[in-house]
Amino acid sequence: MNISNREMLKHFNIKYSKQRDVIIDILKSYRCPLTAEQIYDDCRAAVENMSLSTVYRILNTFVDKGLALKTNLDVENKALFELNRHEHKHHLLCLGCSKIVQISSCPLKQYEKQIQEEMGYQIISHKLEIYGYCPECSKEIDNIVHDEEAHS
Amino acid sequence: MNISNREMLKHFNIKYSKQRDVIIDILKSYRCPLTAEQIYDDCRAAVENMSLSTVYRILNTFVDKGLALKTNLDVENKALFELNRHEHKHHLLCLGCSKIVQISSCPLKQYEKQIQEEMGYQIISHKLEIYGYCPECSKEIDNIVHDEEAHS
DNA sequence: GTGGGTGCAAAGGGTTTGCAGCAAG
DNA sequence: CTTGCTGCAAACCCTTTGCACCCAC
Repeated sequence: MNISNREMLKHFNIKYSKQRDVIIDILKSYRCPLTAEQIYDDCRAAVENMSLSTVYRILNTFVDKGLALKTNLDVENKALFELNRHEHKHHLLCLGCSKIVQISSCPLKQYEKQIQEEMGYQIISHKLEIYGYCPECSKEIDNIVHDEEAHS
Repeated sequence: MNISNREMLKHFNIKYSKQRDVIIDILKSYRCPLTAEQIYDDCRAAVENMSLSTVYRILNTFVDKGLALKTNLDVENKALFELNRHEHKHHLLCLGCSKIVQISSCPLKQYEKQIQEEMGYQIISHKLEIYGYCPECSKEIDNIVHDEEAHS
């Protein structure tokens, strides 16, 4: 990502502002989707008096213009935002520590074709979330189980 | 589904009430997930003075006890509720008419195993939504396209 | 200078909660 | 009789909106 924020905004036909600049910086610096609140918190370190509604307005503009993506995951009832890196991907969510990880492999191309034929639908897209325990949390669970066995 | 609502409540360890009875009736009678509001509307036909908060409270109880399922789909920012019929399934959503259809086939067992091995995660569940146009809406879109061709 | 972006506060939509009264066992 | 469910209204959280002001071009 060597393009300047100004160029990026111009490319997506969005006017420049300091606030937009800062939000692009924040989105660039994270590898995972963020809530508006998290972005807002980071903003306030950079811009005095930045308002949460501005964050929402900017994020919505970015999503409309295709610069950012908005995701609603089942576990949180807040929207998550991230830079649109034009990758098809899915999310792997840890039920223990709530960590969200990207998965880039996708097993669904063939399945979409099948649904298309079976159901007569014209398939446009899909969304897949996978829930489980990350290696660290899996380990902790193992430890608890072993403790319980030792005490019984 | 030949079990009475009373038996069903007892089985899930939930006390009987007229309101709970009515909501089970409603959930039984629909084949697709419903919003609290839709359930509420149906309730009011059956119970005088039924309150929306009661609907939410009952639905949350049902979900906690395993009698019902709650789904948050990307398109609506409302929760959807349905009877827990103990089927593994996914949803196919029409981008034209917002119709939601169940799919019972699932292509992900093998994929989950793969993720488990590659990422070291212990996979518990997944959620898949497929977006597209139903046969009727696809047809309408075709018509519009043909109209445009005819006029050009 | 002008159009559009911003801060602030207030409103919006879905959902939850506190409390007094009521119903089920 | 007692427990806990209900109705109502108010609160809650996330998100959007109205308006006056200000900034980028």
